[in-house]
Amino acid sequence: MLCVDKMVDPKKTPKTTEPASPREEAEFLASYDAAAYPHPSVTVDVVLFSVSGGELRTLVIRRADHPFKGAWALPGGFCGIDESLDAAAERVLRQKCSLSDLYLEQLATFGRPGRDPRTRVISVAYYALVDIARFHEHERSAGAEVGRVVVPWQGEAGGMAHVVDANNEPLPLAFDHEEILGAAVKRIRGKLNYTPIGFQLLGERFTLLELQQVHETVLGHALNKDSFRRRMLASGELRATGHMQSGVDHRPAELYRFATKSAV
Amino acid sequence: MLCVDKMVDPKKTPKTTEPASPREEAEFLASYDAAAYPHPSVTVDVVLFSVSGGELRTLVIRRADHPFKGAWALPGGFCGIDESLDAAAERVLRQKCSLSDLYLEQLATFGRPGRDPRTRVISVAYYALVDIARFHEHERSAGAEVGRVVVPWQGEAGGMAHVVDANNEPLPLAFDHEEILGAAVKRIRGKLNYTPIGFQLLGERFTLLELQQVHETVLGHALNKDSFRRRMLASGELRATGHMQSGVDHRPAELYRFATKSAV
DNA sequence: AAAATAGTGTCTATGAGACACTATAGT
DNA sequence: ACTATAGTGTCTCATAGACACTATTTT
Repeated sequence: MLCVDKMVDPKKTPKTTEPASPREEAEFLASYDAAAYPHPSVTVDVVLFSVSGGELRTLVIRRADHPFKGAWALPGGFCGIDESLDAAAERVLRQKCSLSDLYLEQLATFGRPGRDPRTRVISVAYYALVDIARFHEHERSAGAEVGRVVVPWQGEAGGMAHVVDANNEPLPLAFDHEEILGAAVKRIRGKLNYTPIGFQLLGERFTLLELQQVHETVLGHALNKDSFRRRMLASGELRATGHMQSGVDHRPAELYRFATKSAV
Repeated sequence: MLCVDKMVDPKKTPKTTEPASPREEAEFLASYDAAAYPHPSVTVDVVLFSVSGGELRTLVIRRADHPFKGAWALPGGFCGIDESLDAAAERVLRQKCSLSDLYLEQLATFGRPGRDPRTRVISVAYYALVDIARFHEHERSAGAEVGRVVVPWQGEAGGMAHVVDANNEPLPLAFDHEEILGAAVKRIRGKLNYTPIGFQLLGERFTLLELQQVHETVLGHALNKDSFRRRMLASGELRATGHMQSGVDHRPAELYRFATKSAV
């Protein structure tokens, strides 16, 4: 951002810098005092989505400490002072979920004062997509659990989303993480309609029906089979592999792959 | 230069939702050390859009100091330690643009290390829309100029956007503000296709042609008159006022208003 | 043969673009 | 009367939904 010496802080009286004589840049930089104002903490939180069994799933981690001890939280961590936001999100996925090279995109930033009762924490939220095979491939950090996402609203209306375990018992989320989760669901529902992010939730090869079921799970409603097939094939994002499904007790479908995944 | 954030411990003992023994919680809070890591600065920057004369316009402020002295910057400022991000963006609009009650929405957060040469600064970018009448209504902060936005890409391809003055002379932007501006243009182009944000750029009453011209300016290409009219009337977002244009040298058009602007 | 899903062809409804035509203000 | 834009009606084309029908595998 901008001119530090011009800023108006609502809380503190800014230390006045002497603007009298024009300085050289080096002198200005040396005089710059970043400690003049209290800075918030900046964290990244990642909503890691996958789809399996016709359900949207996400990973949450049980909090071992206060605040919200015993509640569940999105994987997250502080952004290092020399670390980019994207790099911090990738590091969180690596350290807490043992996953890398995922589809990862910034979602929004949540900074309501009081969202963390300890101190001012501004969280830059990301969402990531992973196919279910890789989702179960690695060990997680301690206390991690894959829950089912419950979305109490239709379409892209927006609102909070909740997480339940395999027995449909609620996994209450800490901080404003149910709000972040809801925003992430809203985002991927919107993106699904005009970008090919559905492929990220499937393995290298998949049938059109599997792709349709992923879309239906994310969107929360059924889709027309015929038009879905036509729309996908017309999108140019799919390549037929020439291979067929096997081991199914019905006519096997052709396997497709995402056009850019191996179009190097 | 490193940020030496001397922010000390959390203010008060929070009452969390989790029942816990006082002793346990006190121990935790004592061990929590917010000063253990250097914190970045957090700012908000606002892309203020308006449309006039068939051009997309934005407000930039000339930098009086290093770094990027003499370059132009988006209006911005630090987020106060007890101030929400939205409130900080509203304050920036009030202080630097003398405007309030605008359509304002968070865009994205930009945090590449080195984007500010002084210290680590993470900027939460917003965009705001204002009709051209209000845009010219008030005094600005010193050095503010309304420039024309030049978008060197089509549709929602994305990329940087530039600003030029009335003589088409470039107004080079400081920091990564051309990237932020480009992201803001991409966002409003996308939103225009499925939400009625175009109304925010017009006054209380407007003709369908004026609305179409706003859309064409934002999108950067011409629209079909017939289908635009049908689409807008079918959207349910418009209400006919019963009043007509006057003082034009052709058949006057009916004036419409945004359905929710006074439907309270 | 039966069951189950894959995949194709075709009809219809809807919405956008194109274009023609009429209407109404100012000059 | 002339001009410029407002506003309506209609034709065409592209796309989505619906539905019928055939194809191919396992049991």
